[in-house]
Amino acid sequence: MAEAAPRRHPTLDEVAERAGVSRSVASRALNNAPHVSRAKREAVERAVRQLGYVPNPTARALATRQTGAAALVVSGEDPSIFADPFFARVIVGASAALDEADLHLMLCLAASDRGRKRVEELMRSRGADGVMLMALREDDPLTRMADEAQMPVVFGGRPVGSAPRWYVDVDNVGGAREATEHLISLGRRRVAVICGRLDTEAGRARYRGYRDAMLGAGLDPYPPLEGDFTERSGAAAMAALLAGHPDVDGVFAANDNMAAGALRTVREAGRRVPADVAVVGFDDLMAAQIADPPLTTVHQPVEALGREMARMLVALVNGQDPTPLVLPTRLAVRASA
Amino acid sequence: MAEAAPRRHPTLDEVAERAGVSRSVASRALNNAPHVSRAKREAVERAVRQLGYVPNPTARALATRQTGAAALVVSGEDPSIFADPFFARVIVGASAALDEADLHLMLCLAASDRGRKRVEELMRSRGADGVMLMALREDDPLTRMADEAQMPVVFGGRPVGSAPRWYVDVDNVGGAREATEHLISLGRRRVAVICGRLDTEAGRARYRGYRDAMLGAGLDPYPPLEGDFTERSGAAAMAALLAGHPDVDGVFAANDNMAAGALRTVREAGRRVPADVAVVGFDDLMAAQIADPPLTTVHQPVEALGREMARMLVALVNGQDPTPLVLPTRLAVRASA
DNA sequence: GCTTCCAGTGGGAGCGCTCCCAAGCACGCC
DNA sequence: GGCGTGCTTGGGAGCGCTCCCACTGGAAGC
Repeated sequence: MAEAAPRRHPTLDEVAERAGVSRSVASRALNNAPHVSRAKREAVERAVRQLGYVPNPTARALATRQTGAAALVVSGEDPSIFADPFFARVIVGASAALDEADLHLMLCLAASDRGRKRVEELMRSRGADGVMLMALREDDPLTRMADEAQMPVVFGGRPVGSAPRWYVDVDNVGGAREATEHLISLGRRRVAVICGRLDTEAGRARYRGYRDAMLGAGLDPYPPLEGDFTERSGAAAMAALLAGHPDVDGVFAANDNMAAGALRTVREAGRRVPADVAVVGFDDLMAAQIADPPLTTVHQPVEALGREMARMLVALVNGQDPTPLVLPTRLAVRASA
Repeated sequence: MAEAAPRRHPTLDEVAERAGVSRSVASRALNNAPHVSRAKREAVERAVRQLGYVPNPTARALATRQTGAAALVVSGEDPSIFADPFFARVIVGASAALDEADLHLMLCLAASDRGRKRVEELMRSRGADGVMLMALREDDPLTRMADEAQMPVVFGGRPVGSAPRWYVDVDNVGGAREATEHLISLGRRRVAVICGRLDTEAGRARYRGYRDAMLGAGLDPYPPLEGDFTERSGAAAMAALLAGHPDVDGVFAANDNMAAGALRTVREAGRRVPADVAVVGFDDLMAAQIADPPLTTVHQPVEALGREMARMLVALVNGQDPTPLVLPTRLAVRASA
């Protein structure tokens, strides 16, 4: 039984011809649509197999006006912030959820002007069925583009200031509050804070949480000491802190990288963690476990964030109207506090 | 001057009509093709602006038989291996290079059978213009799919055993050799190795490099002690090593995560790094700098790997025939050795 | 003055699929 | 026995773009 020669690219018409049916019937059979007799359905399946037919997604997209792809856009001047494992985990979650809906994942790193222009084009041209937007800053041009997008947009984390129609976020305020309360419950009274960038909503919200906890315990919050989420900036901030407030006995850092930097500075200054200074971070990515001592930190459900963004987007693409989501955090207590 | 009402989605025909030209001319003007008079070109540009026209990429794709997208496929049972910052850096590099060629990046995490099936469909259906394949294991089903792909395929790292027609790799053997030689040059004579998974080419090649260096120096190589590239497996391997060979004075670990694990075990066993045991890693990602002490490690140009893969793919898509590439590594000497 | 040439132009045929619709046909019902 | 009724079926019109090709007229060549 000679299989048909693997011709370059059979079309649906050829399948139909071979199966002895019309293109319409072949199409219906392929899509498991009703109104196809058992016999013809099987004939089509046979022809598909013999010809090694694979539908052309582009043609299908043109006809259905659905691309079968969703885009994840990560904003940020410096593309290397993307190297943060945070995004990798988001992607893992989003990818899994999109797989379930048979959507492909397009990844756009909107770093340069060129990159942003391409994202804008994508959003205006229906080059995808929907977009997930992350890491927007204050006055990020992507915010405007999102308004004019010709497709559903889901935000990952709220942009500074405004809450968009659809978003998935992590409870930054609650997490920061819990972290700070943990330090206080350990008997620390001079608990300082190393903030993330205050032009991001996450940076602001985490400072708010810290502040709430301090005020709630009748303590004086320290003024925001701003880092940029890197290990280096955390180390620098900690050095400034030790210089200005030598009696500090607790530090809440707005992410693990900065906490790791703080750890290093404390160590180099000859003080012990947690005996002299207790440190709590935020994220609970790999860095927290590698750190010495292992970092007590606010665990945020990063893969879930990606997954829920994707699910929300799928819902929107299917014409539903999901509600925004704020995912809970929880404190992972380790040695540093 | 009333801007045209922002209709839902103007087509090229409407642009042509408004500009008073035929669709052909409008198309040519849009694509900067020749044979368009200056006047008509400007008329088209004006119409585009007034209508807010954006070309439909799907229609264009159907007509040109080019999707305008390239896929990066990452193989691996456990999707969380993708959380390794390694891939993030590859993506940064690839994304930048694809941007230059105006290609979009599709990301496929081929973890489940379902995911692999989707990748196969993508490759057989011309759902992308080309594919970059990474992290293949021995007998990885993706290898076969790649053979049958209807589009160019570039490998990132060679698959076990065979060298494909087009690939970009890092000089794993040379890097591992250099790392080991560094340890030997420090006077270490009992230099052990913690390998990566030996069902990956990188794992094997790095062991080969270690072995070469040892033999070259007239030393007995240790048998391969296999880890799986995780911090935990590195710690466990180091524990086994200390138990079986208490006199070991140098360790080459096939990646930084495992080296970090080894560091932890050595520290917990009350020995000093590098005084008692010197450790060298491989990768030079973030972990190497956070480690305590900072890790001497083989720096591999990860972003360049992604960039070169993408460039090679672009060349292939453009009908050229590029040659495989092996990128050099260099030793980053820090405190651990 | 008459070819020759070519930039400029628009008509029209696809690209490969979906989906609406009218037609065909075997039932079963009154 | 006439006439719905409902399942199958295939024709054909798109989806929005590219690109081949035939046609025009004015500049250049002899």
